Amino acid sequence: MKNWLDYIVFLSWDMKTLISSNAMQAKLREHIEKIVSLTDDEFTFVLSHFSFRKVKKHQFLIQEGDLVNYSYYVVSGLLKLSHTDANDKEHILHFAMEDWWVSDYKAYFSRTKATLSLDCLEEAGVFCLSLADSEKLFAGLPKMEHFFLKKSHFGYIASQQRVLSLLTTSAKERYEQFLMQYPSLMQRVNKSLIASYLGVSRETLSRLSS
Amino acid sequence: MKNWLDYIVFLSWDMKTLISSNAMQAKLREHIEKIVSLTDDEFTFVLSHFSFRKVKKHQFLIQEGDLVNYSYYVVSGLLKLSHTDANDKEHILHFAMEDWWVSDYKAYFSRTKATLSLDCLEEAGVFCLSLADSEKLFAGLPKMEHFFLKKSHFGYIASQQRVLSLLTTSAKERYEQFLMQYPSLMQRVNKSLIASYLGVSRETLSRLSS
DNA sequence: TTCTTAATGTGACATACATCACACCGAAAT
DNA sequence: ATTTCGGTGTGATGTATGTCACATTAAGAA
Repeated sequence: MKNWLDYIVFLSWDMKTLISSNAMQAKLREHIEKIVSLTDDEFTFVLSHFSFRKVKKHQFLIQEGDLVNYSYYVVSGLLKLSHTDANDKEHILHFAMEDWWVSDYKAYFSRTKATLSLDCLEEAGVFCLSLADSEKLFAGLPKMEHFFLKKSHFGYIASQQRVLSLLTTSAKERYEQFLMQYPSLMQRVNKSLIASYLGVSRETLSRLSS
Repeated sequence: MKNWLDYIVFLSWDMKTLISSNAMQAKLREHIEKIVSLTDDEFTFVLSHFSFRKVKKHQFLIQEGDLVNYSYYVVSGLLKLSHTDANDKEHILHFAMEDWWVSDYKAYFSRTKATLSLDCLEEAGVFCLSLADSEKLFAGLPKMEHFFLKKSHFGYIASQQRVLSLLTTSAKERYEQFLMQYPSLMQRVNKSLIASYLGVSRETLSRLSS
């Protein structure tokens, strides 16, 4: 017996987007309501400030040097936020999966050019929020500012933990931490990328895991 | 011709605290007004949620294992936020000087035990804000939530930059970056601490600077 | 299928950095 | 003045990790 969702494959692209977009909206709402509760009207208002977008593998949402127009909420799929240094080596700040907010926030808030790039590892669905729309959103519904304050706190704390981990632990320990923290990612992304995230060469990572 | 401030030395401790505390309040207000403007009444309201405190060298504001009751705004002096690992090695997350907000935010927001410690390197003046008072403050004056949202964004961005710097650069480059970013700290704090901040041994740091 | 390219493992060697040991100096304590 | 001790520099040596090279396999493209 087949799941009815399988049949969506046969529908037109627009139809697919419409249907899946409803499921996506439910996810966004659920995500927000973990922190602030919303009436239906309020959620409709919130939603009107976002646009939804599908991203294909290898597509860039942000490229270094561009202006950064959006902050992204990832509903599904997988992206990576990274920086490429002068020697063309890529360093990964973090992966972004379901339920993550991601952008080059430095460039986003200061309306300057990106120093990071954000691209897609697995076909993804994201909600996009521009800085101007976020301001309108806060003006019309102040509790959303509270929501983002909490989110920002978590982000800050997570980033600080990462600093600490880079300061205190060896490559091997970081690798083990990573396994614990993101077991699924070991399968989903290639080892070179994980090495770039951990701050070691891919050869070293290979030796660590064997 | 002497500055009138010199004479404060002869006043009683209480009197000194009172007078300096007025100057401190002005600093706090100026700091906040860089982001949101306040009427006199509003500032009085804000201030009523803070307590002011002097901290002496070697005094701890947070010790690992304790509950974290406050977030601190540093008016003057110098503190360090650090973590001591299993091998008794200290790692410095950051120094905190004039105009910085600092705490073990993970423990503060989740009301759990501190994994970081915050102690004083140079006699300091700090404003203390408890989590409960911050909530009251936001309830009474929502624009303060906006203020802290901006602050949190900056903190997050700065922390991300630090991650990037640890991922991309060598000890020598980090040392040079540090010189650029905090020239005054090279004089103010001993080299071992700077080494702990940069994530290298004090011997290596010594060799880098010669 | 066959060809081409990407991902991964592994050896040999180079190097940045840690660790241990000790010397020197200047500031505080006695 | 003498002693003690924290801060700093520096040599000798060890080690984790990077780099380069090449082989193997898996995955896409034609």
